[in-house]
Amino acid sequence: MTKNDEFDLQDFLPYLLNQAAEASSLGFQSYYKAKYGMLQTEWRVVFHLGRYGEMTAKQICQRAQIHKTKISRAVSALEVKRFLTRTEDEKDRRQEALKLTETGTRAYRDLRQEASRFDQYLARDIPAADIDALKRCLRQISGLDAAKTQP
Amino acid sequence: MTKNDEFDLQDFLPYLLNQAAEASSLGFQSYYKAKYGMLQTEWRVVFHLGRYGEMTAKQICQRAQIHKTKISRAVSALEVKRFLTRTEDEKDRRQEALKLTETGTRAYRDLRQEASRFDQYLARDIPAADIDALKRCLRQISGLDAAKTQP
DNA sequence: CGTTGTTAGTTACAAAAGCAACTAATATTG
DNA sequence: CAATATTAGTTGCTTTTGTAACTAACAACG
Repeated sequence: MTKNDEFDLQDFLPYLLNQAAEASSLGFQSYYKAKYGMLQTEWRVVFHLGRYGEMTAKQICQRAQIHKTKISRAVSALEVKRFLTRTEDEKDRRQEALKLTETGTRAYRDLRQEASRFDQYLARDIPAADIDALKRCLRQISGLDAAKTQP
Repeated sequence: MTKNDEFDLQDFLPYLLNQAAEASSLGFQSYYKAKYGMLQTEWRVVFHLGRYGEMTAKQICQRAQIHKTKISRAVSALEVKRFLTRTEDEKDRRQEALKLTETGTRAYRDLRQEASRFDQYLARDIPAADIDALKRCLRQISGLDAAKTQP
């Protein structure tokens, strides 16, 4: 056996990432859950539509890297709650344009602001340089669909 | 509204953390799932027992910050698969000491090594200084049980 | 055109997570 | 020492996720 007897869970990136992700998600969840009864995927869909305007479900899937069934269910739920409307595309009737309603837009604006504040709160006593490094690393690790295979 | 119109999902820590956590977990899952048929919580329990020796379920809950029902189910599953044994405590018959079997220990050693390698792989082209900052940040963010409340 | 292949989105079913209520044992307190 | 409160761990039930199979529309190719 190689000499990694000292290797600890606290050093294992997937573990640390999960812990941090869970902690921070839990923290922000309270906003969209309590205020608008949304689930995480729903809030993300709202964010995408609010931030980038009208989109199809497929486009959100690609941008957010969320599976289409999750998106599908989130969209249905958001439609029921009147946060968005769907419009069938004239040229290609398979796809539908998703758009926030007035209510949806208001929720988006509110949540975006809460998100921004929460983000600053999370970073409150971490040096700015570290936060930069952190975000850079996270973006890189996220874009690793090739990671399923061996080094 | 404050001037944060440029605030993007890609800047939002909980989002980035989730994406990175998901990507990296998926990557490592293949090892313990394919080789030992374990779920994430099961692998974590194994890791704790292998790393820190005999423990009770409660102790694992606290160390790993995993809910007791999840641990309970993972322990049952691991017992069925003969990766660990339970021994009722003589002095306090509510709690039971969990201990890896021979098989469990072998699996632990193997997975620990895979984990160490996977960890290096994840960090493969990120500067060491950034990785340090990353891990420091993650540990700090994780320890924020107070984050549920407002800034 | 019609047959085959793709694509957007949905649905059905199975696995897993979350939560609350429960059991059994120990601690506390009057 | 009896009544009450706590603690370790489990179980049952509901919500959420993952996977695969499905529908409907379009594309391509003979």
